[in-house]
Amino acid sequence: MATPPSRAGTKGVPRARREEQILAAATEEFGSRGYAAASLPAVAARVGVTKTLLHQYFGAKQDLYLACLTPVGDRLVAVIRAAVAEGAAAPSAAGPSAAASPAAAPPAAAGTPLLVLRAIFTALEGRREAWFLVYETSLPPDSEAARRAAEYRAAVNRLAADGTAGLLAAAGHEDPLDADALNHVWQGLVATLVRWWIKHPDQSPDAMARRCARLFAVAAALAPATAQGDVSGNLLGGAG
Amino acid sequence: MATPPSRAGTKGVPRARREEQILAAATEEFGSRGYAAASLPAVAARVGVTKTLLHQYFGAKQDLYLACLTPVGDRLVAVIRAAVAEGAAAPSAAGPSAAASPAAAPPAAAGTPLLVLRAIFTALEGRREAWFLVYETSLPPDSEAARRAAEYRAAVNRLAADGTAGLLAAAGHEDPLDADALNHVWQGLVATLVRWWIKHPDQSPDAMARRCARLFAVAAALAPATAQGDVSGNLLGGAG
DNA sequence: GAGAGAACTTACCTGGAGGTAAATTACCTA
DNA sequence: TAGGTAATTTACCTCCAGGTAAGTTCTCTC
Repeated sequence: MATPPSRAGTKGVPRARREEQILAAATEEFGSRGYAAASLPAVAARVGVTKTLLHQYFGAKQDLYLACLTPVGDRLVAVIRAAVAEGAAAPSAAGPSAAASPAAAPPAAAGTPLLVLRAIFTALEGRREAWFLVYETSLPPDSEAARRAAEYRAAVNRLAADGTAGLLAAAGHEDPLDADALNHVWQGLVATLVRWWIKHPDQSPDAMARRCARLFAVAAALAPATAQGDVSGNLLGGAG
Repeated sequence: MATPPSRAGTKGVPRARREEQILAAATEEFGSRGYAAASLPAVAARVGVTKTLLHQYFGAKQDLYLACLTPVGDRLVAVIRAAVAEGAAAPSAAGPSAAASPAAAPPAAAGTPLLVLRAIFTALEGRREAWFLVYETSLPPDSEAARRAAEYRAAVNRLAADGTAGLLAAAGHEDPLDADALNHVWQGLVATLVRWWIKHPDQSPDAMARRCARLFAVAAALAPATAQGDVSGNLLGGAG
């Protein structure tokens, strides 16, 4: 017992498996705490390993982040793209003749948002925090990770822009800032729903999708009463 | 020139004024970067002062955060409460007889959300990032700051819960999880709008409020077509 | 059963952030 | 014009995260 027994040496876990574990733990850590606040020692502790191993397998913190981001971003963009395509193929399965829809822009069907949400929830199941990797803002500005994240965001933006622009056009609005804001709101809504979902781990992707449909219906019941065209001026003017 | 001239000594700025400057800079830093990622040296640099001064005036990082949070939280809660009261006093100024509203819960009027948004934008003007101080999640768990932030959130929650619960009740839903989710979505929507607003500094609070009214109208035009009661099952089933 | 290579750690260095004690300078007043 | 006080800095400490070099142990094969 003169020499304190060193804990070094392999533990029988092959590299590929370890990398998966590390990626999973890091994705959760990055997604929940954000890039800046996430710490490699914490990730290592989750896996039951030393931070040195992370560096040997993935390089610097940025590189590990990129390794987490890539599969998630690819998956999400692909899945959203597919959902949008599906929505366009089957334009509003039930009740296509709504009240005020001049049908100016056929590409984005009415049911698409819910299809997209469902696709996102399904793709995210098991790694729900992963969504936030794409929308991380505290990445080192000149890093490859930041560039890739921006690319993914741009891709999602383009997909969403079609839908939101179509909506505005159908409603008779043309303000590009409105379009940008609506796009932003839509993506923020997704993030909010995912965040709620994380706080309710027992909810299945399907249950979430159904819940969203219900909430959409409630919003629909609310909206007509409150905001019709320029009624807004009336309501808002009341406060001086 | 043997002794390098020390830059110490007063600069003629009275303490009260300095404290205001520090509070403003810290609020912006905390709000935009988050508690964990925000750094005191960065705040000090903004003000043109040393971090030591921050410590002498406000104590530790947590204390400085609390000093930033308190006025903002008080203001926001008060302003939101007032807007809700105003909305309840004048239930839907124009068009009170909407389509499907059984008028079961009179407290929350239809125009209230926009009134609340307008109040928030107005209160936030000049310190837009301040909103996020209340919703910061990376605060040290056992700190006074975390406790106060949680209290503010709870207060806003209670105010919003009335409205969202009323909406769900009016729509015939009773699921408490739905209510919680809708509440969460509403507060997330506010955060998203504020974030968009920050990226567009030229937009006045009034312009934002009007924009929100327009977007609500668009959402209203969308929603009926996509989510009517249990049409959801149809739309969602399409993907398998 | 002895290398060889894969899996892993200990020990170390660096930098930056939080935080404190003591000194330094400018302003105000008697 | 001297001294007290307010405003501010310099110098320092500690801790922790990122990152690297070199070693240590296991396992697999010939």
